[in-house]
Amino acid sequence: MGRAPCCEKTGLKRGPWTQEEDQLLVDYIKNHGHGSWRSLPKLAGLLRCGKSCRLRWTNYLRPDIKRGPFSPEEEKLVIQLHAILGNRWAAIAAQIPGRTDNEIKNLWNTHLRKRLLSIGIDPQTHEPTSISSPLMGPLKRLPASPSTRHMAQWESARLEAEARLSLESSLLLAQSTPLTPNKRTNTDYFLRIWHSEVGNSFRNIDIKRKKLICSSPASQASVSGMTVEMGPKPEPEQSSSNPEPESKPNIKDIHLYAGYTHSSSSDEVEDSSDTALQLFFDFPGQNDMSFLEAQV
DNA sequence: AAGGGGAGCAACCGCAAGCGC
DNA sequence: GGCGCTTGCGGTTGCTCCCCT
Repeated sequence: MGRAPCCEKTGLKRGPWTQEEDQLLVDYIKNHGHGSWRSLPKLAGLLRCGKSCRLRWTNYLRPDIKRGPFSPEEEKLVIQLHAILGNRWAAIAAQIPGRTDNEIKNLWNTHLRKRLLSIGIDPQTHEPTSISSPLMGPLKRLPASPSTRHMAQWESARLEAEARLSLESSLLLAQSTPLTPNKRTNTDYFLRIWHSEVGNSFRNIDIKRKKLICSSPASQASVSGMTVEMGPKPEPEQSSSNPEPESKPNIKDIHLYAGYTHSSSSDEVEDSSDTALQLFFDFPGQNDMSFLEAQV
């Protein structure tokens, strides 16, 4: 048995919406709100599936939608967010006011993906296509712009941490071995940063993943099996006298965790977790995709 | 001028999570 | 806990327009 259709298919109109249908939908939602999408078409006098109505409203008729071409800044933002969030269009759209997930998905598939490919960047990994790269590896070698490196490193570190947590939590469950706080690993350290307001800026929409990490026993306990050289830092152990669950992360620590140090001090970003977003969006002022081309 | 092909975009489809019963 | 309904999401399709030959 297949799935039951979301609505009665027979007698329902499909295809492009007419102005009259749009007007009916807008008028109804303005007066009553959308309520249950399933019952909306009947109440609004539309011969459409509720799903179709919802899609039409969210992607086209909603008053807060900004229509028209994407600005270069928006395109950059989409690329940056895609590097962090992947193909999670709704999450990306949530960071770009007035743009819908469908719009961003179309932009990506029709413009940005091709543009990245044309300059030799894998649109999925956001790394140069010519270089095969385990986590972090190529980032140390490439003369990328600092901000691009931040993004890639941040995401790579997060993915690595999650992968490790997945493995380690299962090991922990198997061994039930207590761990001492001073055996904190960089995975653990990264996760604390990730759980701080810095990471929060990027994952506030990522509820599911957040739950996975935060609820994992391994995210609370330290894990062993990985020795790290974190440079002069990390000494961020929670002292019992400190009521704050997590101290503010030092941006430099993120760099250190990510496994590289800047050759030029001018690259270094000043400590400010408030400007975490800026960290990711501090692209140089060049037009178009030159900031990416610099990676290749 | 006509038609073939590609690009862009709106809409559809199917899956999965959330939620209430 | 199981089940069914609703909603949200991402992938895909198909239509329309435009450009090139």
